[in-house]
Formats: sequence, C-alpha cells, structure tokens
Amino acid sequence: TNTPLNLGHIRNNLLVWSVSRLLEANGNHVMWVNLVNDRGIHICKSMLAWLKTGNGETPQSSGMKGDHLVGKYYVAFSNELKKQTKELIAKGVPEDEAEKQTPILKQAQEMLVKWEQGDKEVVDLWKTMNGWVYEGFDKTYQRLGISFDRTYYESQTYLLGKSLVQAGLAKGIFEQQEDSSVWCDLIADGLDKKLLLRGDGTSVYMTQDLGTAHQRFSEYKLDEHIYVVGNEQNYHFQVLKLVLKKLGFNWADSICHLSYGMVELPEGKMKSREGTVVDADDLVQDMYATAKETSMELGRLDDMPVEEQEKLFEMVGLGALKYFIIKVDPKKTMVFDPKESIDFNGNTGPFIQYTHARIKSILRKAAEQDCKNEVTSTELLPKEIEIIKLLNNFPTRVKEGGDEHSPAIIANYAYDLAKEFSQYYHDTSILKEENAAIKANRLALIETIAKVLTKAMDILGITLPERM
RNA sequence: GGCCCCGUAGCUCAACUGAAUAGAGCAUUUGACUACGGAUCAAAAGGUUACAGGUUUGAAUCCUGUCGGGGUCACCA
Repeated sequence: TNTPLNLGHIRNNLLVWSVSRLLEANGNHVMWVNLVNDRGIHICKSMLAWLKTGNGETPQSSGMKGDHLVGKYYVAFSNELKKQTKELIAKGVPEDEAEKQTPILKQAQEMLVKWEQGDKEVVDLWKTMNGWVYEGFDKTYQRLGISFDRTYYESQTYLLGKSLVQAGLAKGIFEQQEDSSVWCDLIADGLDKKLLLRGDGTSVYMTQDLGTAHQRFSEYKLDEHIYVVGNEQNYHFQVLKLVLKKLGFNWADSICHLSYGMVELPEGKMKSREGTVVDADDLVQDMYATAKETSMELGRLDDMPVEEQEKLFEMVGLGALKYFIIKVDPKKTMVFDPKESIDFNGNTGPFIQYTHARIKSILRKAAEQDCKNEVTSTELLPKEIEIIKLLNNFPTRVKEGGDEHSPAIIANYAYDLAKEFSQYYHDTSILKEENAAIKANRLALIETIAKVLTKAMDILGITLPERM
C-alpha cells in the first residue's frame, strides 16, 4: 500500500496481535505473518506524482514520515487526475471514457509495465519510495507495540500460484477460454465463474492467494490458517477455499477467514479521497496528549521522573485506544467519532489500568505494614464469593475467546472484573480491617484480581501501570 | 438485479449461543464517609430488541416477508 496507516489498519493489527495471544494462551503455537501490498498501479501513481512535482523531496529533507510523504504524492496524483478528467470532459469526451484517456493515467500504466519488465530506473525509484513507506509503517507498528514473525511482500509472491492453476487445467478442473484466460466454474456451488489467469498468462489476486496458501501449508504444519482480513473480502475467501478444495487440497478446510467489520465514522465510511480517514499516527498522538492532560490535572505524579511520566502517558493513551477497538466484537462494524474521541472514564482501558494501579497501591502499603497476604479464613462476604466465581471463570472465557477468535470477550471480562473490584473496594475496608486473618484474605483476593487483570490485558496488548 | 452481512436506550457497545424484570458505559438529573487512590461509587430517567407474521412451554437470538443500512458480484488488490 502507499497510503499511511489508518484506524482500519489499527483494528486489523490489533486483532492479529490479540487473537494470536489468545490462541497462545490456549496452548497453541502461533506464527504471525504480514503480507504487504507493495506493487501495482497505486504505487506507480505516487511515483509519477513525485517525479513530476517532488523536486527530490525525501523524508529526511522534509522531516515527514515516509508513509505520509508517499501518501501526499498519491493525493497529488488524484488531484491532477481529476483536473485532467474535467478538462477532457469539457472537450467533449464522454464521462466514462475521460478518466481512462487522461495522459497522467496512461503514464502511470506505462510505468507499471516498465516495472513488470524490470526497468532499472523505475525499479530503483520503486525500491526507494517503498523503503520510505516501510520505515514509516515500522515506526507506527513499533509505537503500537506490534511486530510480525515474518513479512511477505506481494512483489515477491504475485507470481505464485500459476503452476497450481496450470495443474488444475491439465486435470480438467478449470477451463480455458478462446483468449487463453483460465476460469474456475463455481456456478454449481452457487457462485459465478472466477478468473484465475489472464489471457496473457499473468496472474491475478486469486492466483497469488492460491499460491501463498499452498506455500504456507507446504512450509509449515498448520492446524489452522487464519486470515485477518476485512469483511469486504468475504467472497474472495469463500472462492479461495472452494478452488483449493477443487484442486484436492484437504487442508483448505483449515483455512479460516477472520472477517472483521469496518471502522466507520458517524457520517459513514472513511474515504481517503475525501480526506475523512483517521490517521493512525495522529490518533495515537491525540491519545497520548489526552492521557497527559488528564494525569496532569489530577497531579498524582508530581514525584515521578519525567521519563517515567512519558512512558505512562504512552501506556494509558495506547490502553485507551486499544481497548476501545478490541472491546467490540471483531465481526461487527464499529463507529468511531473523532470529535468525541475516546473516553477515559467508564468502560475503558484507563479504567482497568486505574483499577490495577489502585490495587497495587494497596498492596504496596500492605507490604510496608508487613501485613500477611494469604488465605487463612473461609469467612467470605457475598461480594467476595461473587468475585471468586468471576476469577474462576477466567480460563473458560479464554477458551471461549480462543475458539471464537474474539478478544472482545476478554476485554469485556476484564471490565466486569475491574468493576466488581471497584464496587467491592468502595464499601469494604481492606487495610483498615482489624481482623488479621480477614485482612490477609482480602489482600490475597485483590492481588489475584490484579494478576488476572494483568494477564487478560496482556493478551490484548495493553499494559497496566503500578500507579497512574 | 443476484448473493452475503447488519438493524438492541439519544450515542457507543453487551447479552454465557433459545430461558425468567434485555445489561453496561457516555451524555442528562441527583447523591457519596476529609478520598485505605474521586480516571471511583450509588441512584433516577432512558427499550414494543426496525416492522409484520410464524415455530416453540419460552425468541433480540430460529423461519418467512417488508422496510432501512452496508458489502460484493473486476482481466484491482
């Protein structure tokens, strides 16, 4: 891709992270891979605009993050394309033809052909500008705390799958048309015919995905292969599985499309053309600023070194953002209102972080007073019994979340637990309790709560502070 | 148009997979021991689960239809 990461990407990446951790928590070994779309006409558009108007601008010279810089030229291209299209329409070219006939689009297409032919100049520029994009992405991922076991690039995988299609053709599973294009007939399965190879023998998206699936199942022994991809590609994955099965690969059954819903704005879908995308970096920065502001107002951190404070703001800001996204069932479309931004009160990440900080504060004081922290009494309040039951539920919820690939279950569980603690703590004394055995009991209970909260949030990629 | 998904308080989300008065948070109104940490807690108000039928002892959940929203049906990825 050649546009900066947005809120939709964040949801995708947080899902990859948290579902992986959830599966690991259920005893699975997980490998995460990222497939980067680094080739195609869209990259050429940015390259072309940069050549025409960039004057050699680089991330270093402009101080801009690489992905933002490349994105800027993509926008520049789009604007020029619009302009040229209008001019042609004014000259009497039919509307549906005008865009195709613009000089700038033709140039971009020529560039793509040159890229595919390995033209040195084009390929070098492509490498440079792609490099900028990756640098930018790396920064964002790093800040979000996300990394991958392996990254694949489409420029290296787009040729895969051709031999599979040829083999299928030889076996008579696929059919070839007069123009030599190869198709798979899925009408009997209630779908349409699907193109697998172009007439000129080049591959399409589906060809590539057939190849990468085959590659992964050959390289690794997989019990399950989960694609975390937006639900606008439901049809694609339905077809992918079907075609693989027709080719006789039984492992196609272990392919799972974790189809997540789009992130929408109150007025509807985010559209890069209309500039209504929520930029990932801006959003993270906003969250950081809000965390800082709130903390400063409360003024509980005055004795904390500045460096630690900054780490904390980052932790809380990211906690708010991540929790906000993860608490929603992945399958559902979610709405994000940039104006109201993300709350720090109520059912939020910071609430859970705050709960943890309070517990830790009590435990610190208890340690100073040399209090015992162990279960010595069986005398329990009704609320305590409730909490113990809830704690006992944790493994079940982890199992459920893993089975359903839904980290939202863990997020909501953590909130329930934090809320239970808040209620309990509000009307039950812990440090002031005079009966030593009961006090030790309660300390042991809240320590367990803190541990479970930490574990749950760890699965979601959210860290909990000792104080905040 | 064909196929797929969705519609729960003003808003953002839950509801253990068919169970009893459908739960939270935000926003609104009100209250809380000098606070073992108030980014908290308590209370009020807010619902015919889009609508109409059906199955069932029982439906937000399953079936049919209607309305509304989204996605997809590319020799883009």
